[in-house]
Amino acid sequence: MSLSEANQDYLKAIYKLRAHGTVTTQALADRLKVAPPSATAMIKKLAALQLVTHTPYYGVQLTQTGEKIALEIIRHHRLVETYLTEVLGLGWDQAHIEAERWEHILSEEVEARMDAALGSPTRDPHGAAIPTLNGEIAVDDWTRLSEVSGGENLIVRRVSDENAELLGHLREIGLVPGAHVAVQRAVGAEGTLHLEIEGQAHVFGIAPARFVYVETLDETL
Amino acid sequence: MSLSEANQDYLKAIYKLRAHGTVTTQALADRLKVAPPSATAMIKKLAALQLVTHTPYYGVQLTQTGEKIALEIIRHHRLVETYLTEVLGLGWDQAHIEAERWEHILSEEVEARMDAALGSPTRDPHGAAIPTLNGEIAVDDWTRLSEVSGGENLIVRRVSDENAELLGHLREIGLVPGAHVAVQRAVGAEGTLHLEIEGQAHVFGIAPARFVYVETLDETL
DNA sequence: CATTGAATTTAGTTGCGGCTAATTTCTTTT
DNA sequence: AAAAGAAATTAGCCGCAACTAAATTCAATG
Ligand SMILES: [Mn+2]
Ligand SMILES: [Mn+2]
Ligand SMILES: [Mn+2]
Ligand SMILES: [Mn+2]
Repeated sequence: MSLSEANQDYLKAIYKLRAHGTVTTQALADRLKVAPPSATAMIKKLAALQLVTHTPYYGVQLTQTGEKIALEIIRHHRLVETYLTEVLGLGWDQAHIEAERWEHILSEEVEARMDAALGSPTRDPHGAAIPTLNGEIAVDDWTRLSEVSGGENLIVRRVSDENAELLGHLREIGLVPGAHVAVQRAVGAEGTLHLEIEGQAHVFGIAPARFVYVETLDETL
Repeated sequence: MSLSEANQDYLKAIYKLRAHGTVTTQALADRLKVAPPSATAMIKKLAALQLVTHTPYYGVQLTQTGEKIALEIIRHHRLVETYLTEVLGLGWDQAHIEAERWEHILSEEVEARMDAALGSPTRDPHGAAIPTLNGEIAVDDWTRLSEVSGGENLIVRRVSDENAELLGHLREIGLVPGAHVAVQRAVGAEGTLHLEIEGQAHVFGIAPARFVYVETLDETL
């Protein structure tokens, strides 16, 4: 009993939306760019397969089995992303688009070979944790760059890969995992952050800063 | 207008069957393991897309466009096969099975990167020609090992990848592209060939020998 | 507590790529 | 030249995953 590509994409989407509480039909439909009735129909199929539990009119939740499968697909995605950037030299955004397809057809054998070739990485190129073969995944408690107040010394840990365009831009200006960032000041009224990225001054908007996760080194600049 | 995986597999199958003359519905159905009416239905769709010409009750032929697409898929397949064996170390049979899926999702970008990483190979691991980006492919005029009479000195050029099990066995006994083979004698009645593969004596059946293509070095052993 | 509006589900349709059963067409045999 | 047989096509169906339009349910508001 192997799952269709659609099945897998739904499970992955539910997993990613799960942080905001129970996953609503609408949130799922929005994320997958399908009409709400399509999401309802798929939810019922997944519930029949015992991969999710569905409380009609309230929302959907992954079962243990469902979560395990979601994590397996995410592992595939992130390993492929890492492989495509590290070994074949693709750009982050390109690698993400490719991985969206490859994640569904990667065999366990090739997964293992890629993992070995990369030295069993624990993070993908943009800092997201790669689940283990057993379906374990690191939980990060990093801060969003949009939440800092000014004066901090930070290190970038992860940038969200939801937006391909943003991803490309972040890489260009060096806002990548490992980069050191000093926050000069946050101008709330203007919605801007005055940053120093690896010594380079930059003015950055609050909106995209929501997608950059940082760790605070110290607050005494 | 991009073609579905099924569309692509049909075009590839028609291309591979084309050598035996016009491609019949049955041959196509057999190869793709579908029922004849399924093949008829798909043939009509491909004809509507001008990728094949269909003469009802007689058979189907690729158009220029159709052949070009078939060759592109075959290029993908053989590049991936080569990449998986050379770079990731998969076995031939495993690589072939994987390539059957990868061929449909390989982007031009990744295709180019793999091609470069491999040094633009012209042959896949089992000796089949890799079509160029422009859709050109080398025409081989090699002999089947089943056609030799005895006494020849041969060099293996290609082994067919139609049968995964056979492919694995051939590799084991060293009947691979580049191997030197001396034919001691062919016993027609028994359907056996007495070979020396790189110095090692082997008795080989005529049936599998049909899938091994050789070049004759000389006939004066 | 009745009303209203948004979210969700149900009902019914579509395209794709399979299938079986029935029919048609071509070829071979008598 | 008719009949038989094999191959191909047509007719009608199914599961999947999408869609729109209509009905239902829940929550918020007056
Ligand atoms: Mn990603
Ligand atoms: Mn995907
Ligand atoms: Mn092959
Ligand atoms: Mn294929």
